[in-house]
Amino acid sequence: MERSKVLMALAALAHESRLDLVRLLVPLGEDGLNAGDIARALGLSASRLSFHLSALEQAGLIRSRRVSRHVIYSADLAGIGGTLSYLLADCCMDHPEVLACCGSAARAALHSVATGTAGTGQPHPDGQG
Amino acid sequence: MERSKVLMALAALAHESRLDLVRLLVPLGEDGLNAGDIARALGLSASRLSFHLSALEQAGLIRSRRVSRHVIYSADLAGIGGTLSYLLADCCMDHPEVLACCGSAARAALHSVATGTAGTGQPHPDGQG
DNA sequence: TCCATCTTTCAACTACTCGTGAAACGTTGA
DNA sequence: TCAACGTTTCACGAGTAGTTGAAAGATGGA
Repeated sequence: MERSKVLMALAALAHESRLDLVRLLVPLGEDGLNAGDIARALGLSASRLSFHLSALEQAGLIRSRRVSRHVIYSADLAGIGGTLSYLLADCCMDHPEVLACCGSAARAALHSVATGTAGTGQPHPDGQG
Repeated sequence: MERSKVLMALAALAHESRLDLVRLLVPLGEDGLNAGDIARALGLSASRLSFHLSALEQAGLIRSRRVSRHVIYSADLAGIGGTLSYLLADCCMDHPEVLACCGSAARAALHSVATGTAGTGQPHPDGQG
């Protein structure tokens, strides 16, 4: 992933409402949520939400599609994962002490890799079992 | 890790010079580097560097210690790891598709956990155990 | 076509961040 | 004490992000 893209993603994530937004959308997967429902869920005005959604979409962290009069937003899991991967691998050179802090996440990752559950769209089966 | 701390860390990382700084310091571990050498390495003015270092230290991503007339800066691996862990676990709920993007990093993490190579310096104080 | 609904864009303002250069501070050695 | 060095702080100006409310654009149903 490009460095400039990562910087955009970090800047986009460095805002309370936008972090909430990602947190809201990730578990919903491809289904996503329309702008109006997101605004209600997060207590944001329509214009402010649109501003934040635009920032996240430009940063490659979410995607949008039009369905009837609604615009559905969903998390771009590859974009989010790519950003984190850059930080872990390219920036921290997979430093063991940094990775150790992500231990449970790492275990879940390996599980998903091993069982091929990644990309099925379903939430993590046993998380940090 | 606190949410506000994560937001500070993300804002701190969302700047080219500061991302370079972390990238420079992580491989050096506890040894770190003094401010003057960092300034030369990154081509920054002393005042600019001091500003950026302060932002990173406030965000809990680096640490400083005075040695004679030098100030040595080193990466706070637990702080960096904690930030990434928050994003992976609390924000993305360990979503398998996100974790899959960090596959190699995850493998390395598991390896370090399994072999106990993590904590080359000292065990991370506030990481998740 | 008209109206209601959903979403985005715009203008204006405030507040913050960034970068520069000068000055101040703390430490070391003579 | 003094001078030299390493680092931080300050004041200033420029640029950018964030918020708000109103208006505009897009869509669907009557």
